[in-house]
Amino acid sequence: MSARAESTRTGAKPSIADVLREAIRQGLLAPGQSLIQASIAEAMGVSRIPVREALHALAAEGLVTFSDDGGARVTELSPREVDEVWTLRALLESEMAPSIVRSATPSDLEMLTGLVAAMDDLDPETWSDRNYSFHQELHRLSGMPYFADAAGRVLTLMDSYSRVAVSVLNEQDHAQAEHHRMIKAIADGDGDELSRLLLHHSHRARMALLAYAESQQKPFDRKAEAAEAARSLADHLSG
Amino acid sequence: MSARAESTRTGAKPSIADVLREAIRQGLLAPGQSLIQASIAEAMGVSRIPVREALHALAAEGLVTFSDDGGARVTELSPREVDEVWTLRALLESEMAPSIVRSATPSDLEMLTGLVAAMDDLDPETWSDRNYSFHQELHRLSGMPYFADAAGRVLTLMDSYSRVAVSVLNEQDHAQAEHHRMIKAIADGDGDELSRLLLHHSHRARMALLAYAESQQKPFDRKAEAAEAARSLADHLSG
DNA sequence: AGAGCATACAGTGTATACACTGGATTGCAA
DNA sequence: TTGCAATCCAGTGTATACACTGTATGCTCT
Repeated sequence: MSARAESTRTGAKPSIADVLREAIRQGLLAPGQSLIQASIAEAMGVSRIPVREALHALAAEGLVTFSDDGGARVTELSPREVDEVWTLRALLESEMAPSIVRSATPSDLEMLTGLVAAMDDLDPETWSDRNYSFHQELHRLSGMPYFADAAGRVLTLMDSYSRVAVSVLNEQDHAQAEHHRMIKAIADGDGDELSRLLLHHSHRARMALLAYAESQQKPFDRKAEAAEAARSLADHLSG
Repeated sequence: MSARAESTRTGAKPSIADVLREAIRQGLLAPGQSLIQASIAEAMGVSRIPVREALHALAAEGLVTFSDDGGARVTELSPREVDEVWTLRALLESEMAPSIVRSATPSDLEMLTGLVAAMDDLDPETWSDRNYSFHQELHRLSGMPYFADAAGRVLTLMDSYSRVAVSVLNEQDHAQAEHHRMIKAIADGDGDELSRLLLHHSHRARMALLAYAESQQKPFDRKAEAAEAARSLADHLSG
């Protein structure tokens, strides 16, 4: 609702919040990265005021976090948080499933089929983008704007993390197979099946990602930064 | 998450967004009411800039809607939307239930018991406030911040509507009885029971409110305004 | 050389000022 | 009166300017 309302408000041209949201979602602005108002303002050719407003909006969406000292950073999710967000998304989507099946028209089905077909053999980056769009379309089709908004929010929130599962781990093919099954469930009018699929859609990827995150303990945990700093400090002192 | 982060950011003093959010939640700022930046700024003794930021944040939370002409209004929910939001809240809360039961300490239980006991015979307004706090505490206890945030968001969103169910309809006693049962479920460590209770907690009230909204068609539908204006016009002309 | 202090700087928060827009209002003409 | 147009005004969007805060840098003193 809100994010969408915001984006459509000014008509065609994407708002500053939209640009930032997109950059964060795609991981162009990495989790933890600090967002300097003046820099963003300059980069976008506006003053700091609209940038501030965008940052506040994104903070309300959870994409941006204001540190205690006032500085804004891209929100960083711990593995535990990634897990929770992932679970939340699965829950919301599976709950929307019956409504999606009910309200999908033949032309909707065709559109979805086309979307998924066009994803079959893509590089991970592009595939991730399309995957995002596909799920957004599903949300929209449900006709439940508040569910869709909540789901879209968490979808955006975890997208940059999700890309790890796609790129590093090998989840793309598996997910794609499930997408095809989803299309079939919609075509069959089987809401329960779609619900099941959506509920379990991300389970494998989530588990794999969790394991990966804990082994890497890198882009997820800010404690890792502290640990690294401590190690570097130790090196420096003893060296 | 975000809303809370925002509020705790500056430490003790409540931010402008907090004040507005609270006013909207309590219905002091009624749905549909237009929010003039300059007026709010003057009332709060600040300039328009921080007010703008607050409005944008609230818009991202869904509490405020920017009209096409740029003006901000308190978000108005159609009966259908109220229904959806109510359903969403029930879903989220019931999903959090096992986690709540698992992580509730004896002192938590005591706190909740006290909260509910203190609600037993209150005027509708105060009861509604306490009810809000009670559910917020439940969310917090779950230890699932993103679920809690989503649930808190919808709880805030519908609170002013919920008050209708409490004041006009007679839902207070019924809800209160269920609150007691919830406490018992937590004390018994029965997550499934709490889940069931939370899922059905709002069902009765929701149905009653829906029926009421459709009969009244007043604070929910902006068409009612047009109807009223038309009536008044007719009176004026014939009078 | 190391610790402590002062100064400079980076970055944020906010107020003031100005340009723009869309709607209301008023004045004029038919 | 009615229709129209020019004007006014309320309200928003944004830029510039200034004050405040924490941090880093460098200087001095021991």
